[in-house]
Amino acid sequence: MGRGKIEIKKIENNTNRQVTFCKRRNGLFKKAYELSLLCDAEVACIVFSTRGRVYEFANNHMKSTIDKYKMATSNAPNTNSVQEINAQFYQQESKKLRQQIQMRQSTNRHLMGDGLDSLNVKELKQLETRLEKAISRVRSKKHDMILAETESLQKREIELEHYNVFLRSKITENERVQQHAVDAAGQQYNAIEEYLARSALQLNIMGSLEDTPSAYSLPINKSLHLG
Amino acid sequence: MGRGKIEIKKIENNTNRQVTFCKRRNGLFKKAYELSLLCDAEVACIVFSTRGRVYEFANNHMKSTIDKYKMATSNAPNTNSVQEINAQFYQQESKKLRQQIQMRQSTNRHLMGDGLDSLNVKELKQLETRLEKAISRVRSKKHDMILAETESLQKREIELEHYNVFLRSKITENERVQQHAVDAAGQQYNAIEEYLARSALQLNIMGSLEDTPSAYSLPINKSLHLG
DNA sequence: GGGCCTATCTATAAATG
DNA sequence: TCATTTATAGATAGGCC
Repeated sequence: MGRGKIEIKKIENNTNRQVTFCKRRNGLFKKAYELSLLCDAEVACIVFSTRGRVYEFANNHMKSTIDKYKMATSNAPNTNSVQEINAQFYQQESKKLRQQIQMRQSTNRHLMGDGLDSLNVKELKQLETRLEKAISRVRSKKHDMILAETESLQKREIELEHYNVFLRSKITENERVQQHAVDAAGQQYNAIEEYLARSALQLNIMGSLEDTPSAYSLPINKSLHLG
Repeated sequence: MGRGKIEIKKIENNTNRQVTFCKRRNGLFKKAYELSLLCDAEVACIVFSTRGRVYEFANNHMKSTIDKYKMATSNAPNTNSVQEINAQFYQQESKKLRQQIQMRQSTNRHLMGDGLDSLNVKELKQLETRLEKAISRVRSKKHDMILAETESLQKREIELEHYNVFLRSKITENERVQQHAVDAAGQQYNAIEEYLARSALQLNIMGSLEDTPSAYSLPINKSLHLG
């Protein structure tokens, strides 16, 4: 049917193929519709184009027809979909997990000293023993940590004391050096004063004295970081 | 196409409908095949006859085409099957529950005095406080229960002592009654002996003495039940 | 504009009553 | 089977993103 006879093989011309696809698809769906109506049949067609677009016909709902098809073709128990199996699995999992939580919650409450009414004296004694054990561990751990912290603080204290001693010795030395410089300056001043009454030399000497302490600051900082 | 034009409506004649169904079904599948080949398309058709028999065409595998169709049409969220939604729901639920368990487990371990390395001194102090609180509650509860038990035992002790006193008084009375009886019997014996040397009268008197204590057993049992 | 899809027209092949 | 209806090849134009 058509202007000429065609061979049933893939149409290479893109445009032609596209047009034929559109026409024949409509033709197919029309035939499907007629079949369903004339013969009181349930018909469903699914068509994917080359580019993956989907077209469909179903005189009934596609989903129900597919389900019916699956029912009809699978007497085997694989009718259950992967999703259904998943749902069942996770549903059971949730149930178990909830039970676990219930148990843990109960234990937890007992360990927190709540909900004790359901326990008898023997169970209360066991719980007490457990809590004593726990508290002793916690205390031991706390003790260790505080001890470690104390030790660390003591170490730091000793370091700081050493540093203190060092600083004091530096100050003493500085004062000594400063005294020397002042003395020397005084002597120089007296000597030079007679020759250069308007000179600013004394200022330069004061500047060099101020720089001197910074030579010690580096080792001092290092010692602090170790502490 | 045929000897005459037909209206597209259900063919009422059973045989005609059957024949047309067969012909048009084959025609549909042929068209589907040609479409798939000519246009390089993926085509699937499902046909159910009135009597529920299934016929199908698929140039590819029917299952994969259906899956692909479901994938393609499930951009809309309502396409997800109930099972799929369930699966997702329970999957998330399980995940959450597992996290909860993880947390509770951690808390639990801490309350049991395990896994303390991750805690700092402050947290350890809090934990200690919690445990102290818990243990004091447990001890209080235990104390209450032991106290209640002790009270109950003391009550029972008192009851038993009372019962004891009662029993002793009964025994004393019994002995007295018995003595009287024996005395009476002795006196009677002596008196009657002289008149009826072969009489069995003394045996009847002994029997009435044996029945006497049972009159007291009822109130005794009642007192026990109250205790 | 350009790619992609569909509609229309007509002669003819194909389906089918 | 086969006369006749129907589908559709081929060409082209229109609509949409």
